Amino acid sequence: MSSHFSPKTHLADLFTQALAQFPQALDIAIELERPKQASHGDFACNAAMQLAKVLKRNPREVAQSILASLPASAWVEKSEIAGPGFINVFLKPAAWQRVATDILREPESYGRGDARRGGKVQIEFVSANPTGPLHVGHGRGAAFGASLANVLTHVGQQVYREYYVNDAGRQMDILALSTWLRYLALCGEFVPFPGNAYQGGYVGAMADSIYALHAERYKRAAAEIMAGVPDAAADDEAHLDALIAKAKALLGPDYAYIHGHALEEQLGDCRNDLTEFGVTFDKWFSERSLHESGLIDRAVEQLRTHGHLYEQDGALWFRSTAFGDEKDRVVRRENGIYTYFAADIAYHLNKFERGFERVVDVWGADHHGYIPRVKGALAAAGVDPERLTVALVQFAVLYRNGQKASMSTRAGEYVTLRDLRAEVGNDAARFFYVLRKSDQHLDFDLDLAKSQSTDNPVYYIQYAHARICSVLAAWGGVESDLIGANTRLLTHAQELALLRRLGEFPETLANAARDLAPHLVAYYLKELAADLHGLYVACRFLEENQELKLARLALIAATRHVLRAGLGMLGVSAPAKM
RNA sequence: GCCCUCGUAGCUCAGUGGAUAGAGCAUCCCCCUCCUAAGGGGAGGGUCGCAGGUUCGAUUCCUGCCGUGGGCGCCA
Repeated sequence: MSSHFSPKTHLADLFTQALAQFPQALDIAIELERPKQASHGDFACNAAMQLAKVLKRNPREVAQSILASLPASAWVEKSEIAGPGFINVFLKPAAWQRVATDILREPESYGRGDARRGGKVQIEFVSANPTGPLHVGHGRGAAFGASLANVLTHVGQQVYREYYVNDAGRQMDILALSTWLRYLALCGEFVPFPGNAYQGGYVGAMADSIYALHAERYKRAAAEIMAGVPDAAADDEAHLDALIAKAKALLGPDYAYIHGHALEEQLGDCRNDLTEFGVTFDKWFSERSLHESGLIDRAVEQLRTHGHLYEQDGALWFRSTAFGDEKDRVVRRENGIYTYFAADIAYHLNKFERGFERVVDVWGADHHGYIPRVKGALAAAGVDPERLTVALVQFAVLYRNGQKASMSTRAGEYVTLRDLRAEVGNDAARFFYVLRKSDQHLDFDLDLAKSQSTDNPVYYIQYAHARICSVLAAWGGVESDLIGANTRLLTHAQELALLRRLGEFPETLANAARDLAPHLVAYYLKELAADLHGLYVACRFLEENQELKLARLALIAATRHVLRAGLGMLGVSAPAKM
């Protein structure tokens, strides 16, 4: 629970009292919004217009009744009826002026909200196959998920970050095979490398390390491997699967070593990459563990006892159409092996069994068709599907010199997250990734991200922070001495604008948390920085007048806290000097 | 074909069931004897894709159409 004064919460209380005379008001969405125009006051309430509908009365008349019973407040200058029936409230400057010292008194918890719904929430993101380096698409999911998790944490929710490791499927087998084939070449055994195997240089690097460690221990004859394998030209997927089967058969228990080595290498690389990017997880959840622990068997049994499964063509199907899906889905193949979907059902049921009240999955937008079946499975198992929210993240397209720097997934020649971080830096990458709504296609301008100019929003915001640091350093005092500053002296238009902006921070965070929209924080920070720069030009801080000086320093010190908090949530540094 | 997403200023994008729809860039004009000009002020620029519907009020919600991107595996 935050002890900070909130003008909006205060007004909401007043209106709740005034609306007690209308029982109908309970069913109506009463909004207190910040009008676009200053002449419409600090807050506008639409209650009268909403009530007029159900009461079948004139909205301005209803507004009159509400206004008459609105309790008096020391913070309200005046309230008036305007337009079709808005109640516009004008606050006294004191309501905003106190915000600055209020923040300084308890900076860490500013924006915390009342956390009344601070339940346990799990957020699963990235979850890329550990079959190669992360690319720029994964980077967006990482930046989005990490920022969102930070926002949710800041508003008081108990957030648990998780990465689902797809260590059980065919893709991992393909990686293991690819590594082995490269290794065999080092041993002088040449099996034609399939075009649909993993082509990236990192595969060869893993083969090198295995050869360095174990020499020819895993060598098998090429002729033996190729024997009976169908021609790639006829069916390249069948060809690949046959090679995987051969690898497993010929290597026996040694296959697990190759597979495990590849997994460890790639997962480790991925973890390092993300850690450097400021993205960390509480748990890396293994898909294979679901198979081994029997959780999949249990989940499937659960669906079966509820009568949602049937057998057809030798496979086991989930009747997902009963829950709004387009078609039914296979959970266990004809060959007896569970599908990826079966594991995902078990995983999602497990999430809720672990006590998370709410689960957020961050997926690439190309997986949107997958949502109905997962929600369907939850519903079939008796879990309210509303407790799962899937946030879709669209692809990012890089632009350099105004040209698309397109990433081709073919031949492993895609732009990696590491490349991007090396080129523009972590700060710019983190910020640009969340500068768009997540479900919006992102044009990532590499030149702008790199430019150290006013055009670059990252530098613009960081510069505001550095400017404040510079002024406070020149002053040389201790911040805690500013808590007692007389903020009533902050009457300049730029000062009030900045104060109001600081007052918006809790609402911005609440909205960002509600809508799973960290980009709102990025936009807020741009506006906050603009207000700071505006004030910087308009007023001197290191004033002759001691009282005014302290008041202004209190204002910018408070601003510094909010800038730091916001940038911190987005994973962007707040340098003291630039 | 079916499903999802998006369509807002020249460009890149915010925004909202409300009052005169915003920002940055680009274009034009202006501001440093002063705490960082990596800054600030001003001007021009719009049929919120099109057409219906719901509503006191729609750019926002619903339907259709057009356009963008994506998805429609016993892959993961």
